[in-house]
Amino acid sequence: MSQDSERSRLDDAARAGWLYFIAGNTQDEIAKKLNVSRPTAQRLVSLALSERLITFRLDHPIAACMELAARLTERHGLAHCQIVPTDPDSDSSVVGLAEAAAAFLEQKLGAAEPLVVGVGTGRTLRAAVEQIPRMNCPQHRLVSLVGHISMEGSASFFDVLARLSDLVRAPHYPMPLPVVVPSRAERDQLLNLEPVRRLRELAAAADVTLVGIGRMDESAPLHIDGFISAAELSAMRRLGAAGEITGWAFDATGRIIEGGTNDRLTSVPRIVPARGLVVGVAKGVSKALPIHAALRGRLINGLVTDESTARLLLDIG
Amino acid sequence: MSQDSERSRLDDAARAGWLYFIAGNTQDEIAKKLNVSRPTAQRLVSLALSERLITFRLDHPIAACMELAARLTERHGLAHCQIVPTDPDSDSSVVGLAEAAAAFLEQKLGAAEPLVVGVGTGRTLRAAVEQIPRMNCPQHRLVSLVGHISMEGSASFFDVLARLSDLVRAPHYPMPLPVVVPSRAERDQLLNLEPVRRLRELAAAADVTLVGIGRMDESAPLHIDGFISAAELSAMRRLGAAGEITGWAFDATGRIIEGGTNDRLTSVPRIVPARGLVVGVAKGVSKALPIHAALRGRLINGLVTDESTARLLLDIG
DNA sequence: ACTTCGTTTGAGCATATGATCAGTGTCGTA
DNA sequence: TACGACACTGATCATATGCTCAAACGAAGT
Repeated sequence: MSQDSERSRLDDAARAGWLYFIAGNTQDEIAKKLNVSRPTAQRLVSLALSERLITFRLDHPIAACMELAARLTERHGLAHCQIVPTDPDSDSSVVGLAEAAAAFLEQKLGAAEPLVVGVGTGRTLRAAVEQIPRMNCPQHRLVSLVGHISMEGSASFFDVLARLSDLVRAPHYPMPLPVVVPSRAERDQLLNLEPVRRLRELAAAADVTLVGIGRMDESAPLHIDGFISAAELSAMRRLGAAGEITGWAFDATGRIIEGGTNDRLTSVPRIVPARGLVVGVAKGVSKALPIHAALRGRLINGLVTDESTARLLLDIG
Repeated sequence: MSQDSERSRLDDAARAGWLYFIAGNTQDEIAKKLNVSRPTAQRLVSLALSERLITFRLDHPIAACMELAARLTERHGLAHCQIVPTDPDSDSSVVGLAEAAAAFLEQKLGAAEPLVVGVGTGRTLRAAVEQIPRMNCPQHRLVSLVGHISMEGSASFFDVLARLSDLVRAPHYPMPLPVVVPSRAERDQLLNLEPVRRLRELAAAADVTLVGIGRMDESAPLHIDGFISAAELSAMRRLGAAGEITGWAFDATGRIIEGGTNDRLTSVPRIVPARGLVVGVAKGVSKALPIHAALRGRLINGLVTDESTARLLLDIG
């Protein structure tokens, strides 16, 4: 009996699901056709869904991206995750990604209530900022999380913050310091300067933070761009460095490394686990391990990447 | 440009569809995630549907039945169509069908406003009536469409009307006549009796009519049950008889045959095209042609059958 | 037979949805 | 450059949906 009633109930659920999703009937119509009350029709439709009698199939490349995003969100407890389709015709490191990151930031900046936005640096972020249309956002404050002066004193080519501020007309708080200074003492001295302290306070309270994720292998941007020497890079790698965010090197588990250049870094310290919305933007095979480490260590709670990188991240487990 | 915007719009539609149907987001949540207004999110979901980006699949035997029912309804302009799954473990002519017909009739009888219900005869209907639970429907009137007295004067074994009336406590109007009488004159004489005339008037105004559909081949129930002789059957077949409803023989196009036993039949005449809701109940390979003819001739505008028979009907075209 | 527990039901309501409409920006054209 | 046609947007509203709750029903155990 229970078997039978169970079965006929599922039959009805299937009918209801068919009528609702495929024939496009309203629940009232279904109720009349199946001779039940409207709420019961709703229960049947709902049952058809929960029993997987009816399933959805999305015939579009985006489907895979959404699926990957959902899995990454689930696995790493992300507050934001966007996967862009990998364009097989191009392997530029910014195709799609820049637009997506720009759209994300544009959306955030569109808010009326004032936000503090922390901004990292790097080629990817620079490309993203270029995709942002001109806006008028005087209510927000943009804070640099990393110095933009190289050891020799020249301004970094990738001055993301200044460009962004220019585009969206928001007040910005640059960090006119070298990324890495020669000694720990010197670093502590600089950090005690009142403007720097206020900037770090502001950054610590950032509502939204956008950062790139850097490799720490032989092509580490920190080294390529002249912020750290080859020797320093080697030292950090010996300490287990797997990647870096705003200069902060971390190991494969996402733990910020103690010692090495991290002791002489002027960048705003990362709060662990990430507070507010901290979105990493990166893609590519060589970035997969650094990204994964950052996710594991909860250095970031948001991610913008591409499909193939997302697959790698899930494969790494 | 149009290409690009078109494409990104479809991308968004796919995203919206994914979020809506697969992730179960509300349109408001989608709107926020895609950074569009709620109405636009609705448009995107709707677009995903109309562009067939998202499709539904029903993993249940019922799915095929619903599909077949929809096609038959469309093709023959039916007011009611129910297809029951064919149970491959059984080829009884009443499995499932009886329950479905019973459910249909039960639903109709559940109405508060008074109905006139015309009832045919036959094994299938008898089985259906047995599936109806006891009810209390004094507001409805049940009318027999066909005599239940055989030539020899004995009452038909399949007295569907009496049994139904007994079960649902509704007043009934039996037709205590032989189905076929020896001569046309005799028939006309019987039809002129006042009670018979009133019954026929009532039947003509029936809101719901439930009939079986009989074969006219060598195993015709009319002959098996002794209402017509082998010679009469042969004659009707020579006149093109493909099937019968309440004794009225019709050809393969559904046209009521003139002459033969039809001239000496006491059954209530069929209104063509069917008025009210006239539901035929039948299944089986040998019934497919008769059913199809009845549909073609619009002798019925409702059908209860099973899946395999429905397929045959559609194949016949 | 009666009671009690669990399940299911339908009424009502808060919310989500889909459609309409006026306003706005964009594109092509003169 | 100005104009008109068109498409798209977001405000607003009627409708559909999903959920809560109290009541009724049925099953199982005294």
